[in-house]
Amino acid sequence: MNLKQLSKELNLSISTISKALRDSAEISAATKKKVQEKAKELNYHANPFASNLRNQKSNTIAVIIPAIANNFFSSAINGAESFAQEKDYHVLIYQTHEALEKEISVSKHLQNGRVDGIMISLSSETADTSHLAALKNKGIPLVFFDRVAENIDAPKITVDDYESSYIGTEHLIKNGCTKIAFLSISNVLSISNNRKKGYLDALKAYNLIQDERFIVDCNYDEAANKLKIKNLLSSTDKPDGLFASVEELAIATYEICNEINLNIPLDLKIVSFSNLQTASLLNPSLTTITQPAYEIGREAASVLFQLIENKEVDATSENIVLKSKLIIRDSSTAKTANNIATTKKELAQTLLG
Amino acid sequence: MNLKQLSKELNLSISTISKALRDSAEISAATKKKVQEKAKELNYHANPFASNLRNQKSNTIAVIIPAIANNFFSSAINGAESFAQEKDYHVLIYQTHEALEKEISVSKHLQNGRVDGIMISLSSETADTSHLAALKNKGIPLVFFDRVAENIDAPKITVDDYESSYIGTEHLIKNGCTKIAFLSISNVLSISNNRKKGYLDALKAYNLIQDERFIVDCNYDEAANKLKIKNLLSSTDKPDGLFASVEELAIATYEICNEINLNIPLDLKIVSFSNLQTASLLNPSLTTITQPAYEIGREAASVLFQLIENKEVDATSENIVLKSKLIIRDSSTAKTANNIATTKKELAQTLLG
DNA sequence: TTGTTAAATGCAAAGGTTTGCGGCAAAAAT
DNA sequence: ATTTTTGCCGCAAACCTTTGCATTTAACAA
Repeated sequence: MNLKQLSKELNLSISTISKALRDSAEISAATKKKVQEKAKELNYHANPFASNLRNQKSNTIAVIIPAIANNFFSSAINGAESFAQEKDYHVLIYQTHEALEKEISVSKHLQNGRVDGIMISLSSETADTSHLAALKNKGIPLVFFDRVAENIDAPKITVDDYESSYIGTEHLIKNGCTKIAFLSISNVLSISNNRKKGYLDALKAYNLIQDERFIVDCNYDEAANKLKIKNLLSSTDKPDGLFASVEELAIATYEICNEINLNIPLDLKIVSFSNLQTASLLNPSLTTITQPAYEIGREAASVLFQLIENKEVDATSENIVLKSKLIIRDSSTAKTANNIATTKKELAQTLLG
Repeated sequence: MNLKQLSKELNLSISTISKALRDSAEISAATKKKVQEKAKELNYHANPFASNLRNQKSNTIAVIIPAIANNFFSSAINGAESFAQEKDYHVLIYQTHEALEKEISVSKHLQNGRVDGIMISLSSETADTSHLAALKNKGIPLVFFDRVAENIDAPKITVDDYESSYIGTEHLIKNGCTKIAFLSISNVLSISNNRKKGYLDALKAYNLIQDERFIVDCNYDEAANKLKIKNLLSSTDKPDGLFASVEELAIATYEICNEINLNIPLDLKIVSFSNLQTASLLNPSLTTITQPAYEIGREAASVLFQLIENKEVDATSENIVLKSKLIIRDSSTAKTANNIATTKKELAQTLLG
């Protein structure tokens, strides 16, 4: 069913039909009604590719992320998709699986106008961003979120990584940690470096020595990460606090502590960036720095639409920094041994009835 | 940069260029090389809409799911997207947020050929599936996964819901439960009913009476669900076992047990369908029926591509039933009070040093 | 009635790609 | 030397929609 067939049905020209359907002022109310009714009756829907071709517009955005099976990113997509659906836009998803190569390949695929705009969160390998600069140079609206390319002039939606890392580290220090490890995801990502800087500055502010051994550069290889963490936690001079810059690393740490019988928080206190819904149900409950993932996605989409519609964005939207929240739970709390023992005894008593 | 401009650059006709780029046998090796090099040099990429229009093919599939911020669905998308990327396909994502209305609206949006095929997992409200039958009648390849429409003749990728529910319930019974509650997500979804049937049949097999009060119909309204669960668990004749048909309901139950001081597994044993990465780290660790979510997504995509490419699918792919796994953890294990108390005491002792 | 204006509709080009077929020249066959 | 074949390339239509502009029709004024 296309315009030509409709035009035959109605004995009107194709252009009249098209204009009627698009509610043009050139068409009389009567024929508009007639046309629209017939279109509905025959279940006519404009061919999107013909429209896109003619209008040079796709009503589609792309979201490029490292991985979708991740609470932060899936929530961000949720936000973006919800916003897009309200605007009658379509959302294409691409995963890079933390590989620069994939990111480049996807970028190339999107150079041809398939989408009206792109939201991206960088892979942890992405140091060189020329493939993204190329997109921007082609005039394709581009918005970064969470993991941003600092050297590209495009709107960036982030959270207060430095501040919250500082506060998270400070929290560990105030709870008695003196040897705090930092698990990093990437040494090229600005976000990772900001988090590291917050951590380092907190150490400095409290006159704690920073041990290079305590900074562990992790990556996408889960097994390798676990090995590194295990080595650290098994060493003689091991840390008494740990700051995980992403949730996956905190989970790995929990598993390792179970394995090698370290008690959290007694032997090791943990704070982690995380969007786990179950953080409070973990054993022990996990102290998290939680990012407003849904809002980040929504905001990024919103700014992207501004860019698409106006071809520019007001200064206040250029760099939006949302606040993340430190949610203090048991994994970082300075209970004394006595406290805990008492609690446990009480519990045991309760259980014995 | 388009074919016309390229043709000017090379002094060749548009059609020659096009054929050269598509490696047609009509074109000599020499000109092919010349054209392809120039195309790369000038960074030419075919306009996808023009190609789609001409070819009546979009190289795009749609994935329609209830919610993306959910471990099962995000893993399934991961599988589908990974497969699609290998095949050079694009993936559009649509969320229904468990609302039939949204599902219908999305279906309508996809009637016009925007995608070559659709993978869908039904919203929990979807009893009437005529909007999906309409898609199928339009000849759009359609594959169901997980939450399927039984009355539509299309490939379905599912897991052994009935069997695993039976086994999960049996496991609770064998661990001493006699009053087992069932938390359902929907009373229209076949998947939910299969799970319920497995539960009921297990009860019957072990001669347990089934109390209607113990079957709780939940939906997308988290607060309402929690209230229902809380009421059940606070009642005088409350259950001693609970089978959650989705992860969210198990989490809600954990939270409620914390609130009203019920001990899991002592007061209440829990088994849940779930794809939580952190199930083993919960307090207590959660016994789960875990579905191969990634594989389901990948398999669904794979069958969808068969359908797209061949317009039909071999009989063995029509209904693929994957196996889920019961992973027994502490939330359902029949520790005696003494056991637990001893353990706790020992722990207390350890902690006291 | 004729001329003027406004309202309604249709014509045709453009957007970029793909492909069947016709054309043309060079090579091969007669 | 003529015909046939083969190899390369270009023409033009088709995919379907949108829109500026021309055309037609109706209405109204003169």
